[in-house]
Amino acid sequence: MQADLLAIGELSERTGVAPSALRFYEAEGLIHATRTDGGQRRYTRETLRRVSFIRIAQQVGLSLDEIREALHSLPAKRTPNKNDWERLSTSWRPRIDAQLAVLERLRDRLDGCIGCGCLSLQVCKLMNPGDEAASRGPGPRYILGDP
Amino acid sequence: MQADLLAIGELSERTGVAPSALRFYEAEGLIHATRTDGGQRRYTRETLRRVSFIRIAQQVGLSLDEIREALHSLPAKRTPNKNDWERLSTSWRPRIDAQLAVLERLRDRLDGCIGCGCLSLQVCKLMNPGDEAASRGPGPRYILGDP
DNA sequence: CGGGGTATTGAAGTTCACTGCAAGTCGAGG
DNA sequence: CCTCGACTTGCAGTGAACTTCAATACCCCG
Repeated sequence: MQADLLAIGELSERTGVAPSALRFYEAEGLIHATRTDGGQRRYTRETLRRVSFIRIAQQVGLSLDEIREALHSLPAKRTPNKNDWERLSTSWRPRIDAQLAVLERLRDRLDGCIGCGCLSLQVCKLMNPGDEAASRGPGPRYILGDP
Repeated sequence: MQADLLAIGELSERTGVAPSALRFYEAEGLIHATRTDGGQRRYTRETLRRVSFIRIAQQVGLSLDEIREALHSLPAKRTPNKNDWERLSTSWRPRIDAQLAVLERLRDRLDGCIGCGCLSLQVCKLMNPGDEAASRGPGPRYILGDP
């Protein structure tokens, strides 16, 4: 195994993604491979970046559908460059910020709630929305993201 | 529909959880219902709190298995009080903090990465661990939580 | 007491992101 | 050339958390 093409096992080891997952990604149109005469997959080095991108995007909370769409927006006929990747990852920023905001609110509300004991009190606005906040709609909405 | 017992539709509306999910929770041992003579479920008001607890715990990232275990640790023969619920929700705190830490690291690393353009460079430690950080193991591990 | 909105059941289906398997083929080092 | 580990395929299965379905039964209001 030399030069610039990777077999599936090699790509798997270097990305930490199982071969079965790589085949699955290909079937889903997320990555692409050329074939040897014998029919084995060979990946370009660029695929390392694509696969890492996929894993990180998953961390950010994107579904494979969304990731496929994002990858689809990359230029098809040249190797994606710095700006191409930057555009995609920049678009994650609001998403990460939003996730952080939700978690912080959850943490803060929970702290307050623990302090006041309202997790157990019937009047608690956090836990008992049906009694106190039913007009805003159902669910424990104070904690689940309502301002 | 009066007094202190809720039909499944009412519990559903007040918690924002579908009746099918409530039946599922019961089958999974997360909540409990008494029955009318005709066989319909009737829930006590306390169930509102249990269901809200379940939804919030899910937000925190617990599986239903873990939630069942937590609920199981509540006193069986009296209505859970402030301390009971407080104990459970306090145990979430480290979990939330850990999630926040992961997200913050992801955001900061991504910012740095966008600045230096490494999302597209072969030498990038974030995206190209196989070339630069293979000794630490596979995967885009700098971003995925390794210190 | 009648009507219709609400509830019952169990089993099967759904989505997501893979994983596992069997039976056979490839390809690089010796 | 031989060998043996790596690779191929399609399809079925996994697990989490529900949802859907169909046929039937209930129960509150007027």
